[in-house]
Amino acid sequence: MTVQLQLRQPAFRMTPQERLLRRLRRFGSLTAAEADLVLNCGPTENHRAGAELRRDGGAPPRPRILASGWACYQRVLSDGRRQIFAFILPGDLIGVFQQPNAVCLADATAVTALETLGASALHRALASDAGRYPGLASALNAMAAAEESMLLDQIVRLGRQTAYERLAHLLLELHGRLEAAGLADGPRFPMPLTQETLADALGLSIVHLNRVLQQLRRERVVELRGGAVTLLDPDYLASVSDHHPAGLDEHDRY
Amino acid sequence: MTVQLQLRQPAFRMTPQERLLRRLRRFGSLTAAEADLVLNCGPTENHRAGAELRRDGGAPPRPRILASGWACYQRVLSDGRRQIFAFILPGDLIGVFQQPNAVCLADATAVTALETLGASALHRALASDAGRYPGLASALNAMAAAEESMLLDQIVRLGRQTAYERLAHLLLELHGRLEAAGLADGPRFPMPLTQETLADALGLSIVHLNRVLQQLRRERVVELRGGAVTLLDPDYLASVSDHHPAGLDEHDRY
DNA sequence: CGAATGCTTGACTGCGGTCAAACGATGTGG
DNA sequence: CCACATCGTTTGACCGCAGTCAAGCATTCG
Repeated sequence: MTVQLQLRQPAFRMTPQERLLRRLRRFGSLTAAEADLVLNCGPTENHRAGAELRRDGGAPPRPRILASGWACYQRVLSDGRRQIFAFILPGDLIGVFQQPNAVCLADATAVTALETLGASALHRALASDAGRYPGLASALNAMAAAEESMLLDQIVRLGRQTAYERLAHLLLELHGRLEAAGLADGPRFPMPLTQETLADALGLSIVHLNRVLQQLRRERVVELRGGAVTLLDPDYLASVSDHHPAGLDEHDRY
Repeated sequence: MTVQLQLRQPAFRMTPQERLLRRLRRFGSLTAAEADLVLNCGPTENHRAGAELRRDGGAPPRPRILASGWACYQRVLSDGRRQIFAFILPGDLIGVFQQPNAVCLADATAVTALETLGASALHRALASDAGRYPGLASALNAMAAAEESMLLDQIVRLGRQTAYERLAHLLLELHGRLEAAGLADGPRFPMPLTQETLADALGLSIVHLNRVLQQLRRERVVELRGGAVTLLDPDYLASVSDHHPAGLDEHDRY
């Protein structure tokens, strides 16, 4: 159990920069100079829940790292229907992969209160200085590819999966991402999203989302209480939702 | 009418390279050297309908331009359900924005018989030689952003729109893209997709897709006959489907 | 001319949306 | 400290959009 503490506790004590570094290193090794670039990101900025970090159609904000809290990308139809594309979790990057003169393709909105760090150095490492920091550029590109893959997962969920499958699949995705960031406690992870937010991500009504969640609870497959989810039967969830281990650690396969 | 001929006919006689050049110039001006890079793309490769251009999880193929015919990106679930993410139209690029050492995130499949051209020069212009060809690199990046925006449109369609809205929205998207490539004849454009393929793109069953299509026909809003679509009331289609002019020509707005 | 492929329609079912109400937790002002 | 408002969750009743099953029709092609 001492071993477990040693393995686990450091993850909870990491600074946001260390968290990002941990994630990047899963995609390839970094030199000391590259790691320094990551560790020196800043300064911190605070946003309250509901704050708009960037607006669909607007100019891109300064590149940032999400240090704590959750956010999401979304668009809102003219009649008020909302679709969430993806959740942004601690250690995720905002606007780092974007051209500075481009236009934002979606809103980015704080789901909870959150902190961000400036990440202009990473943006430069990817754009102008890609030659100087090849390991970092490649790790960042792999991270972008993983994000893209999750967008495709989202399309499959919405287009071809039932409500039950969608929820199972999303919970597995969130668990996998939080685990990679050192924010999961075994099968348990924080869940700050309201059912309305989950419904808007999964293309469901609040009422139906709630019913599907009740079913997962009745079947003792998922527990959701006190702002935390526990995956009681991850294998079952993966098989019903056709979940694949995610592009988070593709390099492991080679 | 002579004027009309002069305006329109050239588009139908363009080589694939000229078609791509036309599209890229909508995103920013190119130097003569950059245009040459585009015009010298090749050689041609032929594929029959149904051919797999690349496989989900496999190594990325050589960068290519689609010269003629239609293709699509898709994933297939283990039980056979298929979800199409996007259609690839003439002038679109395949694998140009991808890291060479990455893994494909989806299958690319030929929907019709098609021709492709080698586009390694474009890939280099974006990766290693971005400094030498800034105009081209920026136009290519804008094209990638437009593709990304269409992926987000797809998510909104699947998550928050009815079958009727989805079909209307997709038809407008296809029309806009083909028009930008010089492949539309006013409100009319070729439609080589079967209803099954459309259904797999829109997350619907074949039967329901057919019913929604019948409705659009009865209402005299869309005509679909002989492998061609005519948008009889584009404004109505745009308003019911909440369609926005697309990221195809964002630079016009500034 | 038969077989395959794609389109169309009918009948029925069911997943998921809508409307409505009640409940619990949290917060706030009198 | 309680009255009350707000927000999120839960449940019931009902409905309708879209899926399934099945059959028939139209084209194309070998």
